[in-house]
Amino acid sequence: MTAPVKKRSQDLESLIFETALKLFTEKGYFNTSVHDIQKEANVSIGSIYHYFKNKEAIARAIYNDLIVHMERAMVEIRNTHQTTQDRGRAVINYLFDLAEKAPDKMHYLLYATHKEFMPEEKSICSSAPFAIIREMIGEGVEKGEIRNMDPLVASACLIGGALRIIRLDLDEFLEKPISHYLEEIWECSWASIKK
Amino acid sequence: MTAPVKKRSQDLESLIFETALKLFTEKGYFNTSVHDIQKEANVSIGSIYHYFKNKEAIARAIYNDLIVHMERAMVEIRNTHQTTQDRGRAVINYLFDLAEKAPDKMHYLLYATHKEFMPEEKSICSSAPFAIIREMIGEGVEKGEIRNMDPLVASACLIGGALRIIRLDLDEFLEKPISHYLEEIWECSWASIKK
DNA sequence: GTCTATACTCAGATAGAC
DNA sequence: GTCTATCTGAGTATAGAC
Repeated sequence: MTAPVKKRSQDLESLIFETALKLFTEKGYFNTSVHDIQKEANVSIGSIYHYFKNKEAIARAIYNDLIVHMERAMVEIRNTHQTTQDRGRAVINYLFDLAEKAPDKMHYLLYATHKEFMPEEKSICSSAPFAIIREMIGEGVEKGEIRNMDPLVASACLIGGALRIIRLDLDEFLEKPISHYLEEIWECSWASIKK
Repeated sequence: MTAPVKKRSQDLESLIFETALKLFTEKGYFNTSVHDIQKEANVSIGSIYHYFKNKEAIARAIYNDLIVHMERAMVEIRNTHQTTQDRGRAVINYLFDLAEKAPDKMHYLLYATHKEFMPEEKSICSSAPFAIIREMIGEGVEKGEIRNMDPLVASACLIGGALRIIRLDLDEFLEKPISHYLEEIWECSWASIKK
């Protein structure tokens, strides 16, 4: 729970963290044993259990780290952009950037069926970063920048297309790098909700 | 592999199939043991292994059944509707209907990380029903009914918002029944790609 | 075809030396 | 803090009676 949002350097905890993220993404949480992490990271089982209570705690640390980073990014977007159009564009940019620079994390965000291995965790839809997106959209409706509609629907439409393309990218279904699709996706996303 | 697309009545095979679908959806594939299926369905473990080679084969049967049904529906849509607008609307209708009438199947479609338990299966994005959607969109571009754009992007935008709302529904995040959001979603989806 | 009993493997977790 | 060795339970799958 004291997640390593801090530094991510040479220490064992970070090594375990990164290795687990890699393996969870490649093979899935349930197909990755603690022994797999141990072998891949060249550490002992004892070390893993020294830093993390159990396997689920590793998954939780990764999840929390991701959510915290996303939340910060969303707050930053809200602070540095004024119009809903600029903010929406920045959100799509962020998602594409994450998909390109840290596909592991994006995979974990999109694919991980978190409830299956973190039973008591709330649905990711209700997490802070997604709530902030809905808030920004809600403001946009009030200010008349986007059509008068349920912010829930509007945010689903704003990010739905992008997340779908990102999924195709993670599935290696796209011929070109993900950034190639950014402009077209953004045009569609914005067209779907603009006034 | 001779999946029970046929009847789904009293026979044990169908009972096992339906029970597995229910449990895989509720708890996830990896959290569901064959013993769980056995207990829930009130059949013996021997019967399960009589009808299915192993646990993965059950998952595969469910997957194939779903894909076959979806493919039929998409073919039907292509045959009975002419314009891309009508077809697109019918696709969204179908997805919402499935989410409402058979949430288990929709959950399996959206959430199941199939590669994790069916390693050699191709990504669902390349499956027949989704290919048909892309074909219909491609026709729409040619006929000038939707903007000139990559059909891949256009289909992502067409269904992206809907799938996102459906996900919120499955996560029990929506206040109203899913059908309440159909019109708004459709307006957004079509607005995102129409000429 | 349906059942029970059981074999076998392996993952998660712990104990305790250094 | 890091390690090795080991325990324990669960889960998949099989054997073989009926």
